[in-house]
Amino acid sequence: MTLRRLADELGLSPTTVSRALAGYDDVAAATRAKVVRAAERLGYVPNAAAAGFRTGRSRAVGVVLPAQPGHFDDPFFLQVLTAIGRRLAEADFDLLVAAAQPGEAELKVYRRLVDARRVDGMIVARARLDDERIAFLQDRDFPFIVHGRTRTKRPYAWLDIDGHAAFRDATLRLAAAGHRRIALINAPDHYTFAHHRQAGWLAAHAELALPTAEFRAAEATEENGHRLARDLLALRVPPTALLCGTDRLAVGALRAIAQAGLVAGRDVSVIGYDDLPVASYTQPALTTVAQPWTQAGEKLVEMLLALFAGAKPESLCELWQGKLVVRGSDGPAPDYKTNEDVKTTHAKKGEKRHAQTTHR
Amino acid sequence: MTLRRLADELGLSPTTVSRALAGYDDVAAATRAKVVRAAERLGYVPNAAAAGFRTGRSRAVGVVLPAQPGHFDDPFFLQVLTAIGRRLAEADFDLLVAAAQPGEAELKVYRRLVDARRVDGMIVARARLDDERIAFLQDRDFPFIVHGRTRTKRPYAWLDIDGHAAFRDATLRLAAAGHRRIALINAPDHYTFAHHRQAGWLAAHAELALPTAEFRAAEATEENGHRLARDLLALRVPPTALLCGTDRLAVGALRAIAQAGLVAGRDVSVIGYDDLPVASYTQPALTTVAQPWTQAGEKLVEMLLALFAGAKPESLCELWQGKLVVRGSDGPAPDYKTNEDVKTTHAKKGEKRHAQTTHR
DNA sequence: ACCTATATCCAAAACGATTTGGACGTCAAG
DNA sequence: CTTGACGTCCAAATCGTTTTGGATATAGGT
Repeated sequence: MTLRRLADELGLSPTTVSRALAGYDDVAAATRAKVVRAAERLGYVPNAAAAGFRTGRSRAVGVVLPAQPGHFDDPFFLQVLTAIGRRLAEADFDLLVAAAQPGEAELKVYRRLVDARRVDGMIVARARLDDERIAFLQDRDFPFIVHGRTRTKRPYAWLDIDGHAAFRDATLRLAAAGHRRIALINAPDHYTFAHHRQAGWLAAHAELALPTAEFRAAEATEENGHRLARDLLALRVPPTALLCGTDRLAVGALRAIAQAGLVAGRDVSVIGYDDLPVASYTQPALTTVAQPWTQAGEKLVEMLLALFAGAKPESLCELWQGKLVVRGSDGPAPDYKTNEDVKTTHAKKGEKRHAQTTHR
Repeated sequence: MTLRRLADELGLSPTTVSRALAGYDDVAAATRAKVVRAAERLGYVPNAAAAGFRTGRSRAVGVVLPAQPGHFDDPFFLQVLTAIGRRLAEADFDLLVAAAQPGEAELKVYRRLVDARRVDGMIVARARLDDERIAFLQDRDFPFIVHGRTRTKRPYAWLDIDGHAAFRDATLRLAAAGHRRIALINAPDHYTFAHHRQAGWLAAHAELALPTAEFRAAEATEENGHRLARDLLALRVPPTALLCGTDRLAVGALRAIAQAGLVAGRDVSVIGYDDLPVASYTQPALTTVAQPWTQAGEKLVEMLLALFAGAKPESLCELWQGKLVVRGSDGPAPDYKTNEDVKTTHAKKGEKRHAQTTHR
């Protein structure tokens, strides 16, 4: 069913039918009603390609997911995506999701989407500290919103959650509970979010003049969280608290703690970030930083729509605060104890603990 | 940069440039090389709307995510989506993701996508037993692949994992370990996958002539798994094994077990389904059914491409087998014990257990 | 009755790619 | 030399919508 056929059916011109459906006021109310009814009855839906061709706008917005495993398979990202899709649908936009390996291929996908005008705007997820994607979009003067932040002098629109404040607060909280060795297990710091969380942790250390603490980074998977926590707990003087850059890392850390025969929340405190659904159901339940994912997704769309409407990118920058959700995985610092002490007491129980240098 | 401008630049006709880039063999090799080089240099990318308009094909494939929270926020689904996107990109297709509440709105989205020719084909996720979306696509004779199965006489293309076999096997395994009361905590059975898993559990019961067992269903969230497991453990004669329709339910169940002062894998066995990343890092690690998500995503795309190439839907049906990954959450059945026994023994320990009728 | 303003409708052009149906040379075979 | 085949290129039509710039009719004011 095309516009022409619908027009013939009604004995009207395509022009009038088009304008009736688009809601112009140079169409009599009675005519419009007839047109709308007929369109409904005959199931007329304007051909998207033709409309987009004529108007030069695709009514679609793009998001590129890094195709690497272990990156974006965070449940929260699907939630953000769903929120974006839903809010976009309300505004009569579709969501185009492309998958690409970070690097060369990723940029090529951006080029294709933008230069082919497949989308009217982009949402850039998981910004990096130095982000060629953002530079590309700025060069093209293409509308885009960044979820997160990046390092650039040129203005751009972004929405981010204040990971610096969240991890500074979390660190201060742990310190107030008596912890002196608060290790950080983080995602690689070329991700801006990881960089900020680390900076917050460092800032708290500086404020309290705490001694330098241990720091490890790897892609945010449970496996890496497990491995890095195991390494940290095997140190001669292990940390009493593990601040984890994401909940997935924290979940791995919790398991490492249990396997070391320790109790999270008592022997070792753990704080995560994301408040994944699983965080309420770990043993003990995870203290973590909650972010309003759904609202963030919706806000990203609203900012992009504002950009479409002519808003300046530099006027669209928002920093939201996360919220610490206290559950059972953190608590007061235990008595000062090194692994050498532990080894001595538990020696005959055959503890399998990574042997460290035994000098002194 | 348009085709015309590129043609003028080269002193060729748009026809020749178009055919050179499309790889037709009525263009001299030398000419083609020149054209390709110039296109590269000037950054020419064909306008997607114009090309789609002319050819009548959009080179996009649609997936509709139910926008309800607690449904699709399974990490595995993002992995499937990523795999679909990546494989689609290899074939020069884009992925259009729409979000809609199941029901009326969902069907409207399908109608818009299909009738506006916004996509060339659809992938239907999480099939339901009676699925109006599938009926709609069949009516329209529109190319689509179903991830899962549905109940219909008309042929359609699908890829599914054999949940019946997986849960039959899991139940037999538990029974072989001495379990006699194997409860099922499942997703609602209007989801075909849940229906099949339940059927497998029932089949094993029938084969072994086990007494009828407890069965509970709710949306597959940790919270529901937790609640339902708590209820089941509070029965006068509680089950010794919990078969969980998804890992998210299982994660909730594990917590309920721990909170009841029991040990999963010893007092109560738990088996899940999905092999989420978290399954290796619960305490104890979860015995569960692994599915090849990434391969499934890729296969879905390949089937859809086959459909585009003219294959008959009835020739594109595949049932894959899941694989039981044995970890620590299941084990031999404990000695027969009712909650009344427990109550008697632990009475003075002040166990908070939901009191049941105390007749007999 | 005439003019103007307003309400309603429409013909035709335009968007940028692909494809159809040749045109024009060149070369080999007859 | 003629003919047919082939290799290479192109003019023009086409897809379905939106928009521009009127056309026509009606009503109201003088």
